[in-house]
Amino acid sequence: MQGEKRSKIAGERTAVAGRSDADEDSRNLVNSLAKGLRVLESFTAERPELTLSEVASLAKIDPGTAFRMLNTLVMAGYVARVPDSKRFRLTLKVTDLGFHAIARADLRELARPILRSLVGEVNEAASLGVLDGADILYVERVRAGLTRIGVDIRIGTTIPAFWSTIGEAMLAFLPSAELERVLSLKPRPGVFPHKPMNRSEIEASLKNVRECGHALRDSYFGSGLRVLAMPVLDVDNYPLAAVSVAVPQIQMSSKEFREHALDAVRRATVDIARAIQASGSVSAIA
Amino acid sequence: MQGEKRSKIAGERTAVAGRSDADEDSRNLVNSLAKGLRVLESFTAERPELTLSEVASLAKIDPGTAFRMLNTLVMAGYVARVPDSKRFRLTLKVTDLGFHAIARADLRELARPILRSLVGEVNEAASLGVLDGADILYVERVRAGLTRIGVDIRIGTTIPAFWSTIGEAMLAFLPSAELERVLSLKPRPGVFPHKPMNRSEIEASLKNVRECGHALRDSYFGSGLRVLAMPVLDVDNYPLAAVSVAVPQIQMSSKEFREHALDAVRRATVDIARAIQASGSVSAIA
DNA sequence: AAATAAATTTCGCAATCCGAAAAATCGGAA
DNA sequence: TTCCGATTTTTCGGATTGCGAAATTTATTT
Repeated sequence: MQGEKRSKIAGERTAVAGRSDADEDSRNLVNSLAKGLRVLESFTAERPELTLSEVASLAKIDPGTAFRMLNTLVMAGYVARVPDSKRFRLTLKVTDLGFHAIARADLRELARPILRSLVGEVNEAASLGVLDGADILYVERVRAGLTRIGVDIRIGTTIPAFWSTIGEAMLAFLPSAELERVLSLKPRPGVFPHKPMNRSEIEASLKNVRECGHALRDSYFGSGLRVLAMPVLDVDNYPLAAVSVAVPQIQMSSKEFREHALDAVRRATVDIARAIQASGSVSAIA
Repeated sequence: MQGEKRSKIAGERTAVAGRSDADEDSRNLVNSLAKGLRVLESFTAERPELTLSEVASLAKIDPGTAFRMLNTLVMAGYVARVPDSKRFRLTLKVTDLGFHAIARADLRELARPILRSLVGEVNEAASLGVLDGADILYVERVRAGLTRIGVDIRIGTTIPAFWSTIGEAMLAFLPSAELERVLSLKPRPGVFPHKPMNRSEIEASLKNVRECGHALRDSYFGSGLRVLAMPVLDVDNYPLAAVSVAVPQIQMSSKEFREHALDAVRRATVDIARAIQASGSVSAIA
């Protein structure tokens, strides 16, 4: 079909409107590179070693092609033949590529593009916070614009954990022993609008968050913002950090907000979890 | 030999005998995949963002080709365009490949909860490493929290075995023939703080570790950490892996550290050894 | 030993990829 | 602003090279 189009000379490209899009996309791509990447992707943690025919069927390519692809990857050092078997496996050279993706970047840099993807049309701001003693430390924050928002949180600010929506999201997923320890710590001094809640209020609130998987409420700081926060969980469901987004209370109801933001925030937390796992620890504030 | 056969059947492509080797190599390779990999490799820690023309010159390919390669990588999700600029950068998806390359997901999973039990009030971090050639590969690592700790080791990192405390713990329990073989191998390149020790120093150090049953020393990496490591031995006393824990040097002396951590670490190594035996998965990487 | 399955190689066709060069776009400098 | 230079993006023809089917070799099983 592409052959036809080509022979028709360059005039009629958009004759068939429906097709021109797909063709246009594929025009500037390299198919064999895409196939080679599919070969790499067919190796997983569960299936770290594969035979030629397994690769062929997983990557949906002809065995002959798979053979050539694997040979190329072996040449390049990304794949090795397992001795005394017909199987292949990824080498550690592949991990070098990954490190280049994240090297030198601290948690803030890794999180910033992800947070940026959360603010836009509706969301005013997105933040990333971590637990530091009894407080939440704001590690990164991205705002939609410089306009609006009176009271704002700066990077480096600390707020007692259970006055922060981010804090709620994290505390709710802490193992109970850890939670006890954190609640027994004394928050840093500062001027805050509310008096501390009593223990049973905290329990009830955290239970609710744990069940929903997120915390959602109006800001305690009189900024007129509605805030939704979700924890960044590691593979064992331990909270490493939490992400929040905010919209003006007048702009949408809690229900609308949740419907609108929840999936995007969840995706962001997964991305950040991956970034943290991949990069190991990085000092929160450089 | 294959060249002969070929020329009998298929005409004169191999007329010039000298060339047949080169032809033979390239016959089963896919050139555009190799070029695409060079594109990925042109991103490094020092140059995490590149323009099209930089990629083209670094990967030694035509700008037009580089454009198509980058488009393909963007499609596949391994590269992203940096907003508001003409630059490209690797995405975190690249790190996924790396994790698939790290051997035995099950080993990590069974070790993680055990490592987690080692970190807490005093210990900053606990790690599990295996021998990979002449290097130690960090397979899993659990930290106390995201704050604190400057320099840290990522999962997937490799360090020449005798610069790593985990390495000392493993080498000390290797059969002497194996030890010879490992010491004769060349570690992966990298920037490391110390020059290699000479042979007699290594001997003395390993002898000491063998007698104590553990390795204990200050990190060579200037992180201000004190590290204690013990091997995970199978039923034949062959070292399958090693566990380490770390505390800040200022927090306690070596003596206190040993008294505090030794039993817990020993229990952890025994647990991991048992778990490995139970799950049947034994072999490290060749 | 035979049969079956998998891996590797062959081979011809043409689709695809390449490179050069044109076109479009961006970024400064004047 | 307008112009110029550099970079990115698209075009295009041609031949390279990658593709798939089938043949051959190798291994695995019955």
